[in-house]
Order: sequence, then C-alpha cells, then structure tokens
Amino acid sequence: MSSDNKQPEEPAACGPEQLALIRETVRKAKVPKAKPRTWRGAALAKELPVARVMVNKGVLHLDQYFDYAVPEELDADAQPGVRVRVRFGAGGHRVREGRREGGGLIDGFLIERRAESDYGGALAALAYVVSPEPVLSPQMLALARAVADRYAGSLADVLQLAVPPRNGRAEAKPSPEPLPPPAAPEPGSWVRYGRGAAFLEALATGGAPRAVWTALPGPQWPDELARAVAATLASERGALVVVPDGRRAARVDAALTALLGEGRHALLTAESGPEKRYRQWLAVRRGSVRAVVGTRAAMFAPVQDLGLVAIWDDGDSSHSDENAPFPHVREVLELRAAHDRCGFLLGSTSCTVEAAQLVESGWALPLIADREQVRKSAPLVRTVGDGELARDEAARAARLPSLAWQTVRDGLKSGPVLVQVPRRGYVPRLACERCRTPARCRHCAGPLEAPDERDLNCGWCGRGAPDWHCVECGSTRLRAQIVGARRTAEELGRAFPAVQVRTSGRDHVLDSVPDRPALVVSTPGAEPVAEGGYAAALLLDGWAMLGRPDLRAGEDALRRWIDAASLVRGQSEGGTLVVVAEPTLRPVQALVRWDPVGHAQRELAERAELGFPPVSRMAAVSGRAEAVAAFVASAELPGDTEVLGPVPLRVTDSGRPRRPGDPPVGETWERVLLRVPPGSGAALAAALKSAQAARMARGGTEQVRIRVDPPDIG
DNA sequence: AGCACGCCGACT
DNA sequence: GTCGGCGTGCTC
Repeated sequence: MSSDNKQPEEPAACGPEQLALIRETVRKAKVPKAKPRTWRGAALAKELPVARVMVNKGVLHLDQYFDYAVPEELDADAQPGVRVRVRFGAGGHRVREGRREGGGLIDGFLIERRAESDYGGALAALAYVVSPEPVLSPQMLALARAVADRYAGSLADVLQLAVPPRNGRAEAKPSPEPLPPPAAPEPGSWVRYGRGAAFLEALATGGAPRAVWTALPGPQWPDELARAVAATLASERGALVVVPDGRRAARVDAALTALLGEGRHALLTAESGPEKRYRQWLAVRRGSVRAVVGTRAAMFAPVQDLGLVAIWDDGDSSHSDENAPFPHVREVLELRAAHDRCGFLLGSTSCTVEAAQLVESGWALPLIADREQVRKSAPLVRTVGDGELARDEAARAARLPSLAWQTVRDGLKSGPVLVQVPRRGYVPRLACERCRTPARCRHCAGPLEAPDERDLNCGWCGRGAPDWHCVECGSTRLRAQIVGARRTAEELGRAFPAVQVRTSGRDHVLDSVPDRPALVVSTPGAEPVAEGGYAAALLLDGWAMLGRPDLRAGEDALRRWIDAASLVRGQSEGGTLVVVAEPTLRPVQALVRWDPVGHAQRELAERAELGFPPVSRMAAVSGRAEAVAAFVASAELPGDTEVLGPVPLRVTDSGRPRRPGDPPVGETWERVLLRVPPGSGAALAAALKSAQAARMARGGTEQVRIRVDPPDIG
C-alpha cells in the first residue's frame, strides 16, 4: 500500500492509477491510432494530453521514448523538460485488490507534449511530476542526442552526465537577479597574439569566432580566458570555460572575479557538495548567472544564449569522461559550438593532434604569438642524448650527465630548481635499439608487443612478427627502456646536501614553493608553481615518457615538458632547462624550438598516412570472445571498415585498482578494433549503436562494450 | 533487467 | 485436471 509513501505517488481516489484498470479491458482490442482513451472517471489534460517521456532505464532501451497520458491535475506542471516519475515494466498489467501493481516507479524526463500518440495500445498515466523545474531544455536534449550519436551511446547515459541529480532544497531557493552585462574588456595581454585583440572584438560584438590558441608560457592565461569570457558577456551572451582540474578552475575563477567582480559567473567543480553544486547549476539554467568555469562535467552546463565555449589544455586526460559513453570535453564543446552557432576557443601551451586538425581543416583559426614573444617567455632548452650520456664516463657512474650537474649547480645559486621524474608504472613500448623508431606491425601498423621473451606480435590485430626489422635503419634488435629516475633524483639530493629537497607527486601535491634555492622533485603534472619562476629545470628520462605504448606518447611527453618548462624563468632572466632525451627525436626537437604546433602538424600528417586517429576514427568492441565475434558479425558496418583483431584484452598493470570498463573478475575478454577512414565515423557509430540495440532487443544478456575513440591504443 | 505469459511433464 | 518447469517477449 502506498499510504506510507512521502511522495504524491497516488494523487487521488480516481487518479491516474485507476486508469490502468480500464487499460486491462482495452488491451486486446487493437486500436489503430491511439488518441488517449477517455477513461471512465479520469479527466485528462484538455490540450496535448500525451506526454512523450524519456525513461531512465539504463541501456535496456536504446533511445526510445514512451508515451503517457497526462492527468488533468498534472497538466500545468507537466511541461517539456521536467522530471517525472512513471510506472514502467511488464508487471503493470496485473491488478490486485482493485489496484494496479508491479511495474515500479521510475524516473524520466518529459520530452514533449503531443495531441496524440502513435502507440497502438492504451497509455498509462504519468504517476507524478517530480518538480516543475524544466531541467532539460530543447537545446540540451539536442546536444545530448548528438553526443550519444557521436559515441554510439544511449541518450539516457548522456543525460545522466548532463543533468545533475535533483536536490529539493536547492530548487526551492530562488536564484539571484542577474547582473547587467559588463563593458567589453581591454585586450590586456591578448595583444601578444597576432589576432588576439580581433578575437575579443568579434566576441564582444556578437560574433562566433573559432580559434585554437597556443598560449605563451607564464601565468597570464587565466586572465586571458577571463577576458574572452568578459567580452562574450558584453555582447549579452553567456560563456563556458572547461579546465582539467579544480586547481586550474580556481585560477580562472580568481581571474574572473578580479575582472568582473562577484555574481556574474559560477564555479562548477566536483569539490563543492551536491546541494551547492545543484544550486549553482540552477542559477546558470535560470539565467541568473551567464558565465561558467568548471571541470569536465561543466561541459554540459545549461548556459543560456551561449556565445562562447572554451577548453583549456585539451591534451590533459581528465577531459575524457570516465562514464559511458566516455565523451571528451573537446568533442562535446565542438558539438555545442556547431549547435548553438557560438564561438569556440581551445587554449593550451601545447598542441594536440586534434587541435592541429581543427586548424588544418579550416574549422578554427590559429591564435599564436610571434617568435620574439616566445623567446621572451620560454627558458633556454638544452638536450643530453643517450649517446652523449654513454660517452660521458662521469655521467655513467652517477647516471646523470655533467651538463645536468652544472645546470643544477648554477640554478641553485639564484633560486629553486625543478627536477621532473616520470611516474612509476610506465610500460615502455618496443622500439628499434639503434634508432628508436617504434616497432610497428607490417599489416596494420599497430604497436608490437612481446608477451614473453621470444614471441613478438601486434597489439591491434594479433598477427605475429617473427622476422621484424626496423623500417628506418634495418636493425633487427629491439629495446625497452628501463627507468631509474627516482633513484637519480635521490642521488641528486645527496649530491647537494646543503639544499632542501622537496617532493611533489600523486600522494601529496605541493601548490607552490618559495623563491629560494631548493631542489623540487616532482612527477609530471604535479609541479608546484615557483613564486619567482624556477631558475632551472631538469627533465629526466625522456625515454620513459616517449616509450609509453600509447599513440599520444610523443604529444604527451612534449605537453608535460612544456608544462614544466613554463614554470621556469624566461631565458632573458637566465632560465635554463635540460632534457635528457635523444635530441633527434621529434618531440625533443619541438621542445628545443618551442614549437608545439609544428610538432602536432607533423604528427597529424603522419597519422593521416598511417591511418591513425584522429584522421581515421576507431572504435573498440570488447567482451567474451564469442560475444565480440557475434556482435561484429551482426553489425552492418560501413563498407570501408577495417576489422583489427581480436586480441586478448590485457590489464597492463596487474596491481592497479579495478576500474569501470575492466572485464568482470574471472572472465577473459577480447577486443576488436574497428577503423574507418575520414568521413565514415558517424556511419560507424550508427552501425555500432543499432547493432547494440538489436542485441538488446534480442535479449542479449552478455556484456559487449563499445568505446568510440578508445584511449588506450598502443 | 524484471516479470508475466505460455506451452509441456509429474502430481492430487 | 492442474501445478509449475523456465523459454520468449514486452514494457507507453
């Protein structure tokens, strides 16, 4: 019985639940076009008595709507976008003690009101409207659908990411009155970039410019982002900035407050609790606040009259959502820019291949500074190669080249010195022993792996490579680099006993260090900011970074080096950086020349040649062997799809905690990679989605996971 | 996923 | 005759 329910589940004696009774009698009689039956004793809404509802029931139904009748008493509240609860499930037919039973109450979103339904049967009624707050706007629905399509995922999954859980207390509070738009800001340090001021001007006058911005090293970028936001607000439109972590969100937040004062922007991060977060989200949706800065989940923030979407540091892996269908912030913001016809700004001190592709395709314009500006803000970069290290007797003993010793010693005279060591657990990729060219499969160009000492096979298609030889130099010997950087850092500390050694890493991250001599040992991404800039920096074991079995190894290494190098004083102030890595390698050269864009462009050209993402698009299908095989066979893949594999799915790091997406304990899984040429990505996603839907409809109980743009392809 | 309906074998 | 096995299919 429902008498103890707090929610208005059974609104009235002859409320919607009674309607189901009649439904029993009508059920067998097929009525071709179903106007909702005018059930005895139950008044329906006079206008548009049908509610189309997106039912929140996991993967089961892929993007299917269900029609419900709207009882008269819910007519006013049952507007498009509100949360509703409905009875759903086969149990709904059973009647006991004059009451409809079974078919539990589940959540849904009211998508639209209609005059009639195309469903053949009789409609159940909405149980109740959770709250009249329209949390799902038509634009957000369209965006969520586009994201679901792009990633072969379900709309329900995307909506789960896009609309935060309700909090009644937050909803009851009225949002503050919106402040008037600010005046257009001065360009500030944007003048350092060729078209920087013009970009702001375009935003301020209601335009929708799109740019890939290669930011100069230094602390100005939060202020520059804030000015782009302010310019957009000045045009009476909203703006959204997504950054990788709370630390950087706080910096942009501070810059916005400095520029605009309080009340014009919201900070949406996971750090504030659910109530506060939902309150801010509502303030944004209701139009009280027109600018948002936040982390990943903020990519769906319901900013009204969107004029600008911006992402900072798109190469950072936290821009990839951890939940199905694993959308990436950059891709979602691209979709938003296209849907809302708004401006787009991708900023980074480095450059991803995807960003280079946006420029190359002409979709976005580059915002770059001239070489003179770069020289002013970046340190002097010097390299020590492996060969040099081998020749240097002293270096071999101490495992550190003399140039590095010198640089540290000199640096410590005038300030802190940063030592970047790679994180533990990097599994290096196989490469030619002589020239370090990565070992690739002759058939599909996937990465070669050596599961045991003697066998060599491809990590993508699984074919063996018994007679491998290097395509560049002909050598037949492979090598995998062993890392000893942590120890090197310890030795360094012993070598300078008078100097304080501080560490920053995964477990505890230092925010900043004071401006006095100290050795600061840090893993990539955890580098503290030095108040006056580091006097020098040492980047150790570039090999470990470059040798990771990942398509992005080079790009990631360069990004992390640039991040560290950005904390060092410019070369005009004596800032020096030494990187221990082969100077002939592309990412190393790019660091020396401080040319992340050139690096990404060359990488892009190579990917196009080899048929790698993002030029081609890939999707991974994983599950038990038979399930994967059956799935791939049943999918009507585009004609130009290449099927690579299957290969056994290995969990590389046996000690690491289990993650969602890992196979269930005790099961052995396989993975197939699907690859399509440019232009067929949407067709591939659509094929995968409909194959998955068909499988579900057939009652496929076994798990088959689909991931478009898989992150971990050697 | 649940959950009911349905169409075959051992029981009062 | 009818109780109940779980194979199939539906949920507005």
